[in-house]
Amino acid sequence: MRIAYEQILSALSRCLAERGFEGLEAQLSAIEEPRPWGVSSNVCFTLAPRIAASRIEAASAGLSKAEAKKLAIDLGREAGVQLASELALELQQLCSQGCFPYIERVEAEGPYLNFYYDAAALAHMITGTVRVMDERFGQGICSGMQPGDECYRGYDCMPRRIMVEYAQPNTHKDFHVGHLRNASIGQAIANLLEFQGHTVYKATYLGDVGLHVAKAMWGAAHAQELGVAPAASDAPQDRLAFWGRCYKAANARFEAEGGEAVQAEVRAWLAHWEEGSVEARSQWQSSRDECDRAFRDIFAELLVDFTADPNCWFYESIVDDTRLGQKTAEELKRRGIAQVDESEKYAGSLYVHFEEHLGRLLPGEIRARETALGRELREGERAELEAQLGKTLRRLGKMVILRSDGTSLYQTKELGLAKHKFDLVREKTGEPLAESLYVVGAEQKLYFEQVFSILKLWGFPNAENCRHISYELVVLPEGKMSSREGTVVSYRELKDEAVRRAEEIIREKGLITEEQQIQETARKVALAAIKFTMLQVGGNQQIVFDFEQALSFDGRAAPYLQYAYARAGKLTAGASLEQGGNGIQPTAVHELHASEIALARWLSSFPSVCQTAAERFEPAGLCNYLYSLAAAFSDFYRDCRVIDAPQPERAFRQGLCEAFRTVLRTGFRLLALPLPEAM
RNA sequence: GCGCCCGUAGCUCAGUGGAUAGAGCAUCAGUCUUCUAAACUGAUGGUCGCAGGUUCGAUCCCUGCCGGGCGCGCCA
Repeated sequence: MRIAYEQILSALSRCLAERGFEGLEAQLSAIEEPRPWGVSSNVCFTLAPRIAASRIEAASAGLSKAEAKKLAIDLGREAGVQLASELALELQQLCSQGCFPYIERVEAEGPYLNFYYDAAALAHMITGTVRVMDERFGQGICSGMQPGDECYRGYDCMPRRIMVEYAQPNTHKDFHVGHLRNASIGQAIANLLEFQGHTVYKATYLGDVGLHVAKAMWGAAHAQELGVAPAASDAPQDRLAFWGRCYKAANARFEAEGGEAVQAEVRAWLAHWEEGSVEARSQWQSSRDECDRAFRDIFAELLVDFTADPNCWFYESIVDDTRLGQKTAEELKRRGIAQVDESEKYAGSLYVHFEEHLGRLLPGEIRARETALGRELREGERAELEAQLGKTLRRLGKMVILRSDGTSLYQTKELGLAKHKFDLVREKTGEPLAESLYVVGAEQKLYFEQVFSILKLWGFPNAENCRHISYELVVLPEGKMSSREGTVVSYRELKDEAVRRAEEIIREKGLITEEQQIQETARKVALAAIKFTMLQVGGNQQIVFDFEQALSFDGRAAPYLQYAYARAGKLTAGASLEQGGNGIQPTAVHELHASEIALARWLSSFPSVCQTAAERFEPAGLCNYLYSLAAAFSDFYRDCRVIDAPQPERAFRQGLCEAFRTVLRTGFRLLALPLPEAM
């Protein structure tokens, strides 16, 4: 809420100017509960030492250092308190004249200068605004702006084209809870960026070729002797699970002692595939497509979707077949960025030795720094920057970008695809892609630094706009999950159990009777619950997966929010909201309950929560906010009657409930969580 | 060895350069003839890993240390 901010700030700086403090950048921050609704300035803290300076100097003559310091602190504090009370008095006068919209009183509390809202009026205003804005409430302020327009806040929030790549599962392997975290975070980030007004291309990249596929194919061919259970049915999920079992079993043989024969067969198959053997290709194609279908079903269920035009569903095999990677590697060699390895072991491979290219990167770094500073760098600063860059490049070491046998590595393809993404958007839309984001686990941090650095060396114009959005992994109590060792928690297993438990509770409650609705609701509750578990933890926090905890439907979990939403729905059902006029002007002012004000107060911070979440690429903040919002609703529900309340309370409260539902609905949409109407 | 991330209540996690550090779970005691008890109320529980520094003010920023996770050329 930025109501009255500008008026307050300009009045405040006038008052300060009168006292000889010109050009001060005062700031206002929201006052936190349980204090009343308002904003606060801390200028008196920062100014206090300056005001007291002369007095301190006079008084501290002859005192020891420690004594003088203590005295200075005391005098400073005193001065701060006094300044705050003087300012409060002056500003209160302006406030009484109605200079600050929605501000009711100005008070000093110690050195804090507090501006308190007329809570009732503001609560009416918020409720009405949400009603009018509806699903657009909270949208980025720059959404809808045209290139060239200037954002009045000066933020870098101009709408631009952004590609986000996430949920990159490998075919022929199980989809597990680690993928669930990635897909949940990625989709939420994409939605949040869209809500800020950006054009977002949602991309995924499927690992549908490579050694793991060859292993799975070998496993399927030897399924019987390996004791791999056949697929329970032809359904995509069962087929995917089957391929996962084949992979795991084959891998065990592959890595076992005396596995040379298996290794040879697996590699032979891969070689056939690469040569384009019709048999290998058709085996691969049909199995790949089975996994593909299973993934599409899972994504649909998770409300995860990818851009169809231009098609951002990328296959590793396509990158392979078009030799995008090899072409890139050749190009890098031609430009002298990559060099040929001449060691006996790796003869013929190509690698980039970052440290050797300092001179190539330095001018760009200097330019970037100068742009940021708005001036030229001094000699010393240049040297420092150079030293810094040297250190970074040393840390990056070397990266191999082509195997000695000429086949491509993962990074070879990554380089090719990175460029392709920019080309694709330009070709399709005629507009440049401004940013390319990769939602990938933190274990790949170095890898992406290396890849992006190679892009920079390549002279790729958008290299600095590629960004790794990293998050820590989901691990098991006994350690890292590994499809190879089969130590994963399958997404399907988790989901099935979650749905089963949700259904049980719904049947117990008996509020929903229609069978189809029971199942549909159970699915929505279960999916939201498991996704919320993944989303509410910050990205830099590792998740130690606990099955029971992930399935919790109590407390700080998605069902709590859904439950609040369903309850609120009952209170507004059939209500004629028109009764409250446009809602922005209070129809009649009644004494508001603290819980009503608290709820409106939470509603008011939704826009800034969305903005922060988008800026930080961190959906967890929105999760926490929505939980607090729902908790505020629960308080309101406990304290205030709605349906049987007299007017005008009833109209206002129903409007408040409706506003709560709108914000929660939007929040769920952004987080890609399903939301049942009743439960 | 070097680099990145984490360390906050018994457990899982929020949090912010500012006012008395918060939730959930667990434990204990309560609340359904009153708009859905997947809820609500209360109690218990903290040297914010340790030690310095910057600051009027540090859990937050800086430095060092300790503990845990991850990464560091032919895997993806």
